[in-house]
Amino acid sequence: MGKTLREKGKGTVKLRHAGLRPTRQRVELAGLLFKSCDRHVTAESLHDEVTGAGVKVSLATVYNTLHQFTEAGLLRQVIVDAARSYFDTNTGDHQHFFLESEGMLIDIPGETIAVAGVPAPPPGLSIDRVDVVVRVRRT
Amino acid sequence: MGKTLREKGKGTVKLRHAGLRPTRQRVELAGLLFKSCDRHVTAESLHDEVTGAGVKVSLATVYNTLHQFTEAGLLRQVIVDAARSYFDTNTGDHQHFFLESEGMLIDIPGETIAVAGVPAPPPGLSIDRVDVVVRVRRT
DNA sequence: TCACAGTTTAGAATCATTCTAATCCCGTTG
DNA sequence: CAACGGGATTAGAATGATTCTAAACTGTGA
Ligand SMILES: [Mn+2]
Ligand SMILES: [Mn+2]
Ligand SMILES: [Zn+2]
Ligand SMILES: [Zn+2]
Repeated sequence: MGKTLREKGKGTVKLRHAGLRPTRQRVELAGLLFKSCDRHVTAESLHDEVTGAGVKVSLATVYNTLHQFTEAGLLRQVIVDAARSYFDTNTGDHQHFFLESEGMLIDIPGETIAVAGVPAPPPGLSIDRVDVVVRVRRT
Repeated sequence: MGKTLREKGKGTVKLRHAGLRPTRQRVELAGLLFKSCDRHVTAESLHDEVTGAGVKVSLATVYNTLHQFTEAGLLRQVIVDAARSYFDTNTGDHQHFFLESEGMLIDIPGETIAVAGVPAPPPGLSIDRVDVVVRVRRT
């Protein structure tokens, strides 16, 4: 049957757990982002999607939300294109194929690629993360 | 003992060989870029540098030139920061450390890092290049 | 020296992203 | 349940890197 009165949905719980007030906008965006696994969105694509679903959310809020989710560890930012930022619902260790002509990102599971021989960083610096981007083109 | 009349300098030769007319601006910029090896510049940093050297070159020309040099294979573009584009005088196979807080790129020679296990791209796509960015932070 | 295609450039335009400051609303209190 | 307070949303302006436009300039071959 339907939701009981006390049910708030997984999205709400997830947001609360992340220390974010579950507003109508955040719940809607989280619903779209985390319904299916492993999504890669831009602010604009997510705004188009939520708007297309008949929900009114400003682009500024989409930007705010993407950054807050990232800060909270729910998303991670992927830098592959000089023109726009991508946000990834897969926060685990993994890499990407990137098809620049279509702005498409495809996950490569973390265990798949092995990076060996990374030298020690210069004194005073420590490694934050190692990103691998496999740039592909239409054949 | 100075240059003879027929001497035009290496920069000019390099530009001609790349099919680019050796204008005053291009010769100046090429001089700064290729005097020492392995430089990483942004349009703004290069503009500041050429301006600081007392040479008048517009920012638009710096952008034009960086793209033309890249097109000609004299530079390669490096995408590591959502905020700005870097251009690299090292066009060979190599990877980078990137210190985001200071916008600093450091080369890692191509033979140093080995990337294994890159899966075959999805049908219809072929690999263009594999970029590795080792993101570092101040300790 | 001439002519012209390629170049340069000032300034406007673009575009993603951020900022402002006014309004709104979630969660708590009484 | 109504009031309250601070976080959240948002329209619109602002920012900043980059690109574009159109007019002036210049390298080069004849
Ligand atoms: Mn759109
Ligand atoms: Mn500057
Ligand atoms: Zn991913
Ligand atoms: Zn480099």
